[in-house]
Amino acid sequence: MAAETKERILDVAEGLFADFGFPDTSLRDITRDAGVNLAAVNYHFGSKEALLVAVLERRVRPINERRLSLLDDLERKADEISPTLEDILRAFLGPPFYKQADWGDRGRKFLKLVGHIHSEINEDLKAQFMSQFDVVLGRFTNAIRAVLPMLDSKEAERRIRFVIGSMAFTMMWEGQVVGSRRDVRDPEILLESLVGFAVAGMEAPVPNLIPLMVVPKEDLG
Amino acid sequence: MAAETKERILDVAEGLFADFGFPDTSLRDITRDAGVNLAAVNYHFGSKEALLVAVLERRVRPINERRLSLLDDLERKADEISPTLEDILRAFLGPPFYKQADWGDRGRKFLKLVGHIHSEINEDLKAQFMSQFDVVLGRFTNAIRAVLPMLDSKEAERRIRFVIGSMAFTMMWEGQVVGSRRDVRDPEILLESLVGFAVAGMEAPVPNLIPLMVVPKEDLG
DNA sequence: GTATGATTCAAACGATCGTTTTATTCTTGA
DNA sequence: TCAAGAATAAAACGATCGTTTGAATCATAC
Repeated sequence: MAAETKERILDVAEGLFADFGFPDTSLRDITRDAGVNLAAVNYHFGSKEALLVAVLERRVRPINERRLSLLDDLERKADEISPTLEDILRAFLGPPFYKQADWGDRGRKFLKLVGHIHSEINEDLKAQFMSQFDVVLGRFTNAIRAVLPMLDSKEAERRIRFVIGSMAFTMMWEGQVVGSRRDVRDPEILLESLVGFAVAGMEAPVPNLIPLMVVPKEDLG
Repeated sequence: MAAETKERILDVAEGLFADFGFPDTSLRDITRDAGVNLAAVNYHFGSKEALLVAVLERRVRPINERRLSLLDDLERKADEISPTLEDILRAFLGPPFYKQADWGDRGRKFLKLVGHIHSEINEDLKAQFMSQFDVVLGRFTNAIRAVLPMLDSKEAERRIRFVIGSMAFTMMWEGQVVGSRRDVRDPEILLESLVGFAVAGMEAPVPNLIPLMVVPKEDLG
């Protein structure tokens, strides 16, 4: 029974956190919808915040494992065929969308939630999430920099941040799309669009700045 | 006296909302830091939510006016010189960063706040913010589609969303950068990087999808 | 069958929140 | 100078929240 209760709480919390956000979702909302006692969350998870961590971890872990596994494959074959930027970005951006497709409606809700978590402002929650993410981020940053040697460190970090921003914004947006009939190929179309955008953006020519002093301020923005 | 109180509240609220988020910032925090009475917020603004709207509007309005003004200029000259995609994206992406530079530390805090607002999940707050934004979004969408006729409607919307995601994520990230010495040219460098990325991404080749049935699932991600 | 631990339950606790109330002080124009 | 409205102040209100408590119920191994 315990396992069933825990799973029902996780499922309901995932949906409510995605739809109304962490602060605006009360334990009373969650336990009422899940049909369990109010004290069940604290009993099984310890606290509301620990519940959110459990909700995230349940799905973030397989996504990040898939990302690293795909990157492993690319690096293992690197002696024969060097991975392209597109290979690497596809390994990073693909798993969330394909896992989402596997998970159905729950997956869409989760994608919305995790997209918002990327913008989480609370230090504790952000740290909890980032501790799972920064290993992935570090390895993909190295891989990307290896295929884009013309970018200096700062520029590479900025562009990777642009890509993550595009991904996170798309996740939270798609997760809340409602109304129009869904197509099973939607995640695939979206991913292809995002990969194409990200590859071209990452490969953009390095901007060379005109010395500030000779640019009249009115022309700047 | 009233004007001074209102401004002190706006300044303090801007910083606290940016640092701790709207739900985690109490009116007691704001009024304590501002050195005003607790009831002052409700007296001068009506409610906590109305205070946030006032905080946003004070800076969002000039940013969006500048965006539209720059787009007006481009369209006025369109008979002689057709605006490029870069012109249009620069008109959209530039004002937040240049206004931020004008506003100094307060501007950085505001940028962090407005970046997070792009990801706001609360329906009311989101609607309040979007009502200011969707006029801008509509006009820029049309301008962008005019210079990228090869993109169908859906693909154009997706790519514009990627750009907004990059921008919003960068805003909230840069707003919270701390530690390393700041350079007055930081906003300019950042903008050039973002514009270059966005132009290349928007101009990426249109992805052509392989029919799903012939793609083994294991190869997808 | 019974003892033991795991789980569920109803109820309450203590704290915090946004807001309102009522009184007081300040400002300002006639 | 003084009346009237704007602004500030202290205090309380009602509601909601996460969490805890202690008893009741269930499952399980001996």
